[in-house]
Amino acid sequence: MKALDKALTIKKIAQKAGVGIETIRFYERKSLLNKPHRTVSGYRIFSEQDIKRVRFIKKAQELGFSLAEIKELLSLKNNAFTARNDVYQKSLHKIQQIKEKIENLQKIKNSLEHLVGCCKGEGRIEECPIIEAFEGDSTPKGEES
Amino acid sequence: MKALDKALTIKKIAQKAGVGIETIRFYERKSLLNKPHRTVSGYRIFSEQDIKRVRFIKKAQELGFSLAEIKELLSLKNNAFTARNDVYQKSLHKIQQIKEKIENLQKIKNSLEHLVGCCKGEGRIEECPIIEAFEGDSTPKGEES
DNA sequence: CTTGACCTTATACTTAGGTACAGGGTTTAG
DNA sequence: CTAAACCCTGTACCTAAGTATAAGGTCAAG
Repeated sequence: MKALDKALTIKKIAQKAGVGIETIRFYERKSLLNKPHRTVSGYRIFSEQDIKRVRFIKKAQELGFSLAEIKELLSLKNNAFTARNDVYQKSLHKIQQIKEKIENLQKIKNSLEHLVGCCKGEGRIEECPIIEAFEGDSTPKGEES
Repeated sequence: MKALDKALTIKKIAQKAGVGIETIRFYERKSLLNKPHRTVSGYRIFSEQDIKRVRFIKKAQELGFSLAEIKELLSLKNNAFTARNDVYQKSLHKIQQIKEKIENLQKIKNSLEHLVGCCKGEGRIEECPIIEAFEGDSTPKGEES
């Protein structure tokens, strides 16, 4: 009766999702994962969806979303049945945020590519301003002392 | 002799960069900012470049870079004079990382836009899988029990 | 029927990135 | 010449996101 061989136990989901066992339990505590089914003896049993969810969390984290934000992202989907308009507004907002992230990454990328050009001897290094990537973005006023 | 009025003291740089005073001192401790000049009495005096640098740090953080990574990004520029080839390799690597971030953000954005489409009544919500944004990305093998 | 690899909870520790005092010195307006 | 508004160092504290450990229960193999 080796039922656990087929079941997605905590170690297996952790491996498949590329995280540690403790991380899975931690996500459950933080309600980033639904409470998993349990065997009679109390072992957690996960689903394939859970694997996807953990992978999503890790990816989103790499993109600068906090666990709180990721929870929100995930709840956009979960609440969709009941709160359509709310989801709509929140989604638009998230989309805007993401667009800005993409634009800013593009700026850093551009200045790095410029830097690489300089390294290949195509210009003076002093003119490779990674720092200036966001120039003019949020300058309040009265700069240039 | 109100010399400090013109000088960029810690409070002023913090305000201009949109962070707290303690954050500036913290960045200095962590060598993310160069050691600033000091007045005779020990007050820190910053430069316009320092403002840009702090803003850069904050933006890069929002994009999912850790302070350690940001330090690296910044040092790409700083070391450029002495270690051209190293900078070149590291920059290429960073560019690759950033490209991946952009692609992943694009995926999340696409699935959110899909979700929004669903909210406008253009489809079934069950078919709006934010979680599936990265489907097929890093699936090891032998999935689909 | 025990051994080892798994699982459980609960609690404590760690690291990153700040944030907040405490105790004291400096500057400048009144 | 004193009070408010700054600045200093040093230390302690905080939250997020894990990571580790202790003390014990379960399961499958030999």
